[in-house]
Amino acid sequence: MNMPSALALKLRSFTDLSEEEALVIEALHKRRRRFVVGQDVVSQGLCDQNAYILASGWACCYKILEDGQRQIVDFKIPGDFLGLRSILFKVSDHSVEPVTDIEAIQIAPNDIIEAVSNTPKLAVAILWAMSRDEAMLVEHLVGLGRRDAAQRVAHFFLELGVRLSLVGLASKDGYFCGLTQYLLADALGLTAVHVNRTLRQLREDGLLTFRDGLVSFDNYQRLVSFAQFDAGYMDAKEPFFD
Amino acid sequence: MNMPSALALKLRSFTDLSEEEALVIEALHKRRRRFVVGQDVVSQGLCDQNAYILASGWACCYKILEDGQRQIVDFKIPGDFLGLRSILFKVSDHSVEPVTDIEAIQIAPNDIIEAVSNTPKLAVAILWAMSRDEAMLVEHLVGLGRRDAAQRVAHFFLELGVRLSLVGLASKDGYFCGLTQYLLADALGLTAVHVNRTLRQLREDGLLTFRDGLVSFDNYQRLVSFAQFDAGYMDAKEPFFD
DNA sequence: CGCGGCATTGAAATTACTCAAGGGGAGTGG
DNA sequence: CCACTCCCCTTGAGTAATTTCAATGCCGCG
Repeated sequence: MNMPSALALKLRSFTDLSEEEALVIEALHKRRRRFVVGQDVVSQGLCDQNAYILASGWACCYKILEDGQRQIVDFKIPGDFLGLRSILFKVSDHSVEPVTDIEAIQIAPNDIIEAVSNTPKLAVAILWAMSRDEAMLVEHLVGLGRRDAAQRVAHFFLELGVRLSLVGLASKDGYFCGLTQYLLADALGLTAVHVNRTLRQLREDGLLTFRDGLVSFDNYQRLVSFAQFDAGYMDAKEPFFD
Repeated sequence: MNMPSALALKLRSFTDLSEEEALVIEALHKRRRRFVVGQDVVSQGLCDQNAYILASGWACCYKILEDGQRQIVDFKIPGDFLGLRSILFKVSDHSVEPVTDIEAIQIAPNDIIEAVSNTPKLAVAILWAMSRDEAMLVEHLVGLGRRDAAQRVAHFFLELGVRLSLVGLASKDGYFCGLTQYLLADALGLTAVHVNRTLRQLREDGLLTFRDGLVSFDNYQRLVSFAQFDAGYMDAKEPFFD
């Protein structure tokens, strides 16, 4: 089939890909595996030299503390890499777990090194994708350190909207999002109870509604300004909406 | 001179470097620049295609929010890269600023790509260094999300100790650290006042003393357990102390 | 029908912040 | 050498944000 993969879609927001480069990407898409909810894709503390490209469904990447607390580091959507950071480590520093049932493309370290060394432009594009992942990580860190609960929640949904729109899964009005308030809490460094109260506040303020798995932006401009959302760190070629 | 650079020292904690590979690293050390406190090395929002290797002194990498708040993302010590993430971005997503007067080695994107493509083992070592930077970022994020002030401060000083020990700047008893409580606050997502109270608490509990720019571990084991510090994510070949 | 997971709400407790004041040391200019 | 300022550290008291504990409702599923 000719449909471009989510990864190709995402990379196109950075650079144009030639026919040939697009083919190299699709050639990576060989070993397709399925994981169901509850089945770890990558496990913290285990030696696991495989990375993946998420093809469909959502996953989350997290760390568990000794006392059992969990911090979700990032949610992964189609086109994102899973476990890429740990391929050089003796032991993986984090876990990846499906949030919905997922399909993921397993990539052996050699595959990616080969693809990269034969296709310089693709190498740069993949480095860019890794840099962008890190930039989002940094922005997440900034949010945890310096934004209050409401700004954090607002910022989270705005960023997710941009990411989804790059792979065709969101529009300017909103998008589907199957995350529970417990998952949001673990990602945003809050309790589920407080996430709930915060969502109510945002809804009552006419900024954002998240209900029945559907995110709708009630006033996009005001939300952006409230959350101090500056999408510069996502480094897209063009504005996402408007 | 024959003294290995801090970068070489750090990479050796991951892999052995041959004479030749070490030479390639030292060959990078050409354009040495000095920056004084207050003089930005990299500026958020500006186009700046240069990255650096920090040769001496300390720096910090931070983001400023629209409302003026600052979050320090990481402190940089000798051997660390500065601004590496933004070289592919149209616009830098963060700033880097010296904490003390520093010396930094400017590296043009091409230098590093060339070094990497001629020396595969070095390429892997540098990728490892980038992965480790990201792992530390993630651990920092986890701390902001899930650790309270005291654990955060304790964890911070433990990690810094490990990093410094890899470049020969710390021992198991402690190390020199010229950071102010205001800088700590901006890094740890706290206020300076609260950092102060927290330091007092740690001191009174016999865990850690930070005074006159000197960090001393009063009871390393208990501190590690208190902070839930598991150095696995730093992926060193051997234990750091003991 | 009963159970489990998720969402919602209230009240009390805790953590961290804000505001305010004072102290010490290093540098500077008179 | 002293006075002054600036920056940083320290402490107290009141306030705000978030968590904890507890209880209830809803819904899908076996």
